Amino acid sequence: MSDERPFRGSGGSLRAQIYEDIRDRIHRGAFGASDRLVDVEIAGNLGVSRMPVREALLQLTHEGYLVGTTRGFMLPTLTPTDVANIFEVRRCLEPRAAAHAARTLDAAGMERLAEALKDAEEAVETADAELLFQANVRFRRSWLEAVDNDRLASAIARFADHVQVVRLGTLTHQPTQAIVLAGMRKLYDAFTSRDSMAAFDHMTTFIQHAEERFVTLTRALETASDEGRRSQGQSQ
Amino acid sequence: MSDERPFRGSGGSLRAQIYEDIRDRIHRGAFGASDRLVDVEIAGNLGVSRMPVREALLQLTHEGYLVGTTRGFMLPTLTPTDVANIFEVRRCLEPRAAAHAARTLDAAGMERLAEALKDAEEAVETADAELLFQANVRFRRSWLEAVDNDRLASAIARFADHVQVVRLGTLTHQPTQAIVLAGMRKLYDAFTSRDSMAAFDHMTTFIQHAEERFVTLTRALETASDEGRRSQGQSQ
DNA sequence: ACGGCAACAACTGTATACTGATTTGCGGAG
DNA sequence: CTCCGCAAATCAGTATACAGTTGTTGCCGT
Repeated sequence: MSDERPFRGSGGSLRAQIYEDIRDRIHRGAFGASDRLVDVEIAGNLGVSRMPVREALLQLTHEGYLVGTTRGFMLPTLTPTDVANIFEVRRCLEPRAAAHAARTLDAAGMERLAEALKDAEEAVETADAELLFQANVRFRRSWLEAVDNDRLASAIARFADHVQVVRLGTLTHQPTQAIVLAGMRKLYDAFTSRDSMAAFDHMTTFIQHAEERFVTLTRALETASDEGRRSQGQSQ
Repeated sequence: MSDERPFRGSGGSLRAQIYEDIRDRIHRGAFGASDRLVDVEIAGNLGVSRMPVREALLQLTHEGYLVGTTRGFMLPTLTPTDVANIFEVRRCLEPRAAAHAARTLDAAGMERLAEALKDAEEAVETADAELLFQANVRFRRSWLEAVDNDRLASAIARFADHVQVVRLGTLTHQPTQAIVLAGMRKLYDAFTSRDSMAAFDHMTTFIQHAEERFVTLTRALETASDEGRRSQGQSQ
């Protein structure tokens, strides 16, 4: 509060620190769909001027994490088409990247994968959606770090993040949890046995399943809320 | 010079106009590898303040068109690894996008493709590398516009742009020109006959050839310049 | 009560000013 | 002649100030 220093981050520039801070908060679901992110407000909270905050928000907007309006920045509302588009790109990229990772993963990376998988197993046992969500993120991050094609890796990270925002919702359903865990296990086996082709194939089905679950659950959610909205006419 | 108006662009914000302006200039090869883009200087030329220019430069940097240094922004020097990485991503994305386009291209799009192809044929006849370059860009832009997956299309455009900067150099070689033209013809046939699978396959080979030509010619260029650099030790 | 209009407020966008870091270039010592 | 170090310029980063635009609120007329 009365912190003299403007920010506690450790990175290089304020812009970079603020960018990561806001992006992480978006990941954690700290913002609702109706929240407006206003640079001057965030700047006040952080004790800095508008400029670094504004630049961070602009970057997030260009990367698709936010949408800019004439009145603040907001979370994008992903239409089913948007989600389908994102998954199409992921289907193109991630299998090949996984094949890379199967060849280049080192012992440390394998260890992190194992930990993430263990957490995922525990999460499914205790039906802890939040933990499974985190484990899933760490699992992907772990093998993605081993991909030696930086551009491929960062593109994947970006597109995965976009749908990750809504992913948490699908992981609360028990059958989905089992499917995700099974997919992670198969991927893990492919990675540890350095089987590029298996990694490619299992990643393909993993993403297919992720999309299927999303579509199914979203459709269910939509029809449910449609009834409640029936009397209000057009949705916003 | 004594223009009252700060800028002649037509887009929304100054930032967006300047962004496009600089990006186009990068495409046209207006900047050399040793040129430094300095915000205050560009701002002076355009009659605006640093801020919109700075934001445009930052965006270009985040998108990989530039690299930021402590002393101005510069063009990235693509290593062979960089180029290989970019082409790997393109190999993943463009065939599928081409398959899309084969189904969604309308008459107007077909017309633009035909024009671009005609220019390319003329360019090869007259050995006009610049014209072939332009035709190639327009050809891709035309079918890319028909891809209904915006994220896929913009990702492709971005990665294609990155290597396009060095592409011009490869198109001066006659055999490469013939290969490119042949690839465009096959793609055009696939598009006009709405054959998604053929579009997919021909795009795959088209990109493979593009990468091959690049690697070959770059290697030739490198060994040539290596001899001249022999006495200087490490390259910069 | 409801619809339109006007004044207001809340933002983004742009401009200007300042600061700190880093490179560059010059000068002196070895 | 070379190498070290210091001074000065340059430029990114950040802060503050101003302008322009749009959504919002409240009032007035119907």
